[in-house]
Amino acid sequence: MKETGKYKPKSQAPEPTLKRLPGYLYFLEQVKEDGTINISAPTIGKELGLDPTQVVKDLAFTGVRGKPRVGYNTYELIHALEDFLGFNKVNEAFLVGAGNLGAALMAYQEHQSLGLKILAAFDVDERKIGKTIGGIYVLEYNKLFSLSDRLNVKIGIITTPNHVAQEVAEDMVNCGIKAIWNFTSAKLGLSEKIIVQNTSMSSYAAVLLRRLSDANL
Amino acid sequence: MKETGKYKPKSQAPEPTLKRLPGYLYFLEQVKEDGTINISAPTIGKELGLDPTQVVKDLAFTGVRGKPRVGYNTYELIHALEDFLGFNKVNEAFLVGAGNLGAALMAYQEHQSLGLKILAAFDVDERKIGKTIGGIYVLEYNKLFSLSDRLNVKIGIITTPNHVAQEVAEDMVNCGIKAIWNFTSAKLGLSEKIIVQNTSMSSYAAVLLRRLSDANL
DNA sequence: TAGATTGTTAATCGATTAACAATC
DNA sequence: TAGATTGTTAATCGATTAACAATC
Repeated sequence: MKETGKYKPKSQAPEPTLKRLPGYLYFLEQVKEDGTINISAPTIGKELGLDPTQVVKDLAFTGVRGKPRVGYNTYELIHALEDFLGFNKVNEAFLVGAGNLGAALMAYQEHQSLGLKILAAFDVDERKIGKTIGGIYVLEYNKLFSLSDRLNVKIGIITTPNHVAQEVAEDMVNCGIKAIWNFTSAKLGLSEKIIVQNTSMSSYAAVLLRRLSDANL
Repeated sequence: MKETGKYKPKSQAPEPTLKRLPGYLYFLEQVKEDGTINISAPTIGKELGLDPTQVVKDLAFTGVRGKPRVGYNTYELIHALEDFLGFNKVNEAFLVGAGNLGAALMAYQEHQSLGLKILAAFDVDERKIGKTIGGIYVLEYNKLFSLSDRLNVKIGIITTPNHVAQEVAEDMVNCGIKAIWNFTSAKLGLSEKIIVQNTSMSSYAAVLLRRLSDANL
């Protein structure tokens, strides 16, 4: 990570921690169903295959304090996690590229409780424009500019072909987007201020396939 | 990572390296288009925002040797990367859960050059069974067992609701699946021998949303 | 040859794990 | 009280980055 130029706040949760937090949340929601009121870090750790100390450290970022001998209050923890992750508020987003993956994300989102709300999708393909997928309209790409004038959307999702990703990203930034969820393989060159979250399926496939090769000696 | 019980082969590429390798591959394919025959680690690094030493180390895992002052042969490197990652051979897979995300992966794959070939998809939903998505048949879930008797498929993809993921994973293992690509939030409890690659959208959303909160001070 | 780049070994950095005192 | 668990500080581990000799 590079110098961002501003003061470092109290403490930002490291990326590995952030990636684990939704796992805790999902597990705790299950646990709550069973009527469990308190749960300890060792118990959580055993179930999720994590070191108990790590669980304690991770959960500390939410601000919730546990009681020795008792553990954490399930309800309080769930609430704090949702709050910390922003899953309980509406996070509005634009999506560009209504192909297979884009369409899936549009349809998928309601099932997820991420608080991500895709307001509209954009595409240049005439056949897609005007359709609605998962209740979300696919608009002509150029409409991105006029719509972002009226709506103050901070999150952009890119599910286009690789070769147009950079251009789309720049357009998004010009439209006031502050964070980009990039599903393409393209490396985006943007201002340091813009938060870019790369999610490339091929990275995961690479790990899986290679590990499989390794296992066969 | 736990003790796996067998000798450690020469050297297994660490996960961060494996995740970066597809990025190199994609970049090199672009570079090849331009007719560039040789490319140096510093050049690659500059383009991809990586330390040149890291590029050298990463590429060393493919077995390709570069020439001082010249760099690496683009064509050779592309080939070695595809080979190392298994992207150039056919990696057969079964998919369970033909919902939104599952359907997307079925339709998506042909665009990707991961060499992943989903032979068939399975679902318990009557409305999905019999359909074909992206040229792949959705079969009755129980057919998984009979089909895996005939086909020697090693890779399973789980895109079901969270609460059935564990059961499906166990069934897959019983069907001879060696590696599971798990898109659910459920933590799978399986034999150490089974390779599990978790890909949870919510982890990425968590990082993105939290970083956005952090940025707003 | 001169100098950029590879390849490798050493130093740094950050995350995970261990140790332990505080506490309910 | 006794003892399990939290919370924090220290040790370990692994990946990234730096240093540098080898080489084309």
